[in-house]
Amino acid sequence: MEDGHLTIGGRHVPLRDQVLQALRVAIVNGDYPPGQRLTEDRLAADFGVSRNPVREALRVVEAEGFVVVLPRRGAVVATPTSSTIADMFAVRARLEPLAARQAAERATRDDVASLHAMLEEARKATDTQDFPRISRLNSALHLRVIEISGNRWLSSLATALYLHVQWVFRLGVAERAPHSWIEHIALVEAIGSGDPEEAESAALAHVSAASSAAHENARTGYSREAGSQRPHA
Amino acid sequence: MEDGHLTIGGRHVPLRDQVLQALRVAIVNGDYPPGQRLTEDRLAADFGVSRNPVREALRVVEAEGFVVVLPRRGAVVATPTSSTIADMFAVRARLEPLAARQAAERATRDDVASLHAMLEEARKATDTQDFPRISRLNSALHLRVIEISGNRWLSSLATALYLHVQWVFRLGVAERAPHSWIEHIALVEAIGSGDPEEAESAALAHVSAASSAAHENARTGYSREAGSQRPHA
DNA sequence: GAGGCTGAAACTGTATACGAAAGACAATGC
DNA sequence: GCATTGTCTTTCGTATACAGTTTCAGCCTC
Repeated sequence: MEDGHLTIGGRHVPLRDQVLQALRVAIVNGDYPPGQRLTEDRLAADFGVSRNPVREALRVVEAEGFVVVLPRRGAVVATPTSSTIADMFAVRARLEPLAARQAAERATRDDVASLHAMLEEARKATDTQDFPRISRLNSALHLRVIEISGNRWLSSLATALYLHVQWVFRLGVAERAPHSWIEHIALVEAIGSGDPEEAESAALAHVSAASSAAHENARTGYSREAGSQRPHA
Repeated sequence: MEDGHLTIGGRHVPLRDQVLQALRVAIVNGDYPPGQRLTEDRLAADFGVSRNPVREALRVVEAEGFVVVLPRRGAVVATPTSSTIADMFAVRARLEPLAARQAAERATRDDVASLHAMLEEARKATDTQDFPRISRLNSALHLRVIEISGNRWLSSLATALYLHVQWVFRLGVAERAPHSWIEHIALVEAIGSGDPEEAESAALAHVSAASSAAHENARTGYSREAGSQRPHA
C-alpha cells in the first residue's frame, strides 16, 4: 500500500498501462512471436481500445527492447539472437551480484521470511511440474531481492530485464528449474545471514549457470520458432 | 551512417522523437527544474506541436526516470536525491567496468583512434574552460566506449544513464573536469592496449571518483535549486 | 474570522478524424 | 516476356474533440 494512492480516483489504472502489461505478457508468452508485425489498429482491436493507448504502450516496449519500430512502417516483435542474449546475461551478471550484496546488507527479518516463502512455493510448483508458475516465481524472487536491495535504479531496470529473462527462458524451464532453485536456496541463505560477499558470489554463480542454459535454449529453441518471420531489414 | 536509413522518406524523424530529445535536454539543462510541473498543453505549446507527440515522449522520459507521473495529475520533473544518486553510481560502477572490458577485447585501431581524438578535443575544451562542451564530451566518450563494447543492452541503458550523470554533474563540472580527464586517459590507454583487466579497474576507479564528487555536488547544489518545488506527495 | 461547501476552470484520459507516406499490384509500353 | 509506371490500399503521423477528475478560489455559514 505504500505505493497506493489515497483517493479513489487515484487508484485508476490508465488504459495505456493495462495495454502495456498485456502487450508485454503477450510477447513474453510467445502469443506475438518474434518477427510478428504489430499494427496499431490490430492491437487496438485486440485489446478493445483506441489507438492512442496502444501507441503509448508501444513507445515503452520499444524502449524496453521488446519491439523494433521502423519509421512509417510500424512495430515488429524483436527477435532474440544469441548475441543479444549474451549481452543481456553479461549485464545481468554485473547487476545481480550488486542486488544480492545490497539486499544482504539491508534485509530485515520479514524480508528474509518472504524469500523463504517464495522458495517453498517454488518447491511445490516444481513437484507438480507447473512450469509457467515456476517461471513466474523465478522472476518474482529476483524482483523481490532487488526490491529488498532498495536500489531504485536496479528496480527500474529490473522489470524489463526479468521479462526478457523469462522470454528467452520459456522454452527451457523444464530442464533448468531444479538446478535453478538449488542455486536460489544458496542465494537466500546468504542474504538471510547478512553476508554480502557470500550473497554476491552466490548471485554470480547463479547467473553464470543460467547464462549457459539460456544459450542452449536459444540455439535449440528460437531458431525454430522465429523462423523466417524476421523483418526484412 | 551505419544507422541511417537509405531512403529519403526513411530519414523522417517523427515529432515524438524530436520532442523526446528536446524534453530530455531541457530537463538535464535545468530549463525545467526538479519539481516543475509539466502539463501536456504547455509542453505542446513550448514545442509547437499537438498533445499526442508530447504524451508519447512523456512515456519514455517517465520510463527513463526523468519525470514522475501521477495518475490524472500529470507529470512532474523528478528530484534527484542523494539516495537515488548513490543508487545510480552503484549501478554505473558495475556496468562501466563491463563496458571497458568488452571494449578492450573488441576495439579496432580506428575505435582507439576515435577515443584519442575525443581526449584531444576535451583537452582543448578544458583549456578554454568551455564547461558545457566538457560535459557533453564526457558523456560522448563513455557512450563511445559502450558502443565499442558492442553490447546492445549496455547501449540501450546508456542513453538514459549518461543523461542522468550529466544532470547531477552539471553544477560541479568546473572542479571535477581536470581529474576526470586524467582518469579518462588511463581508461583509453587500457582499452588501446587491449588489456581487459586494466580497462576494468581503470573504469572502476573513474566511477568511484566521480561518485564521490557527485555526492558533494548534490549536497551543495540541488538542495538549493530544487527548493520547495517538489510535488506535495 | 475560520472552516466547510460549491461551482468553475484546468488538466488528463480516451476516442475519432484526416492527411501523407510507403508498399502492393495491375496495367501499359517496349 | 520483362521492366516500368501509375493507382490503390494499408498504416502511420498528427491534430482535434469530448468526457471525467482534480484543484482551487470564492462564498456561505457558524
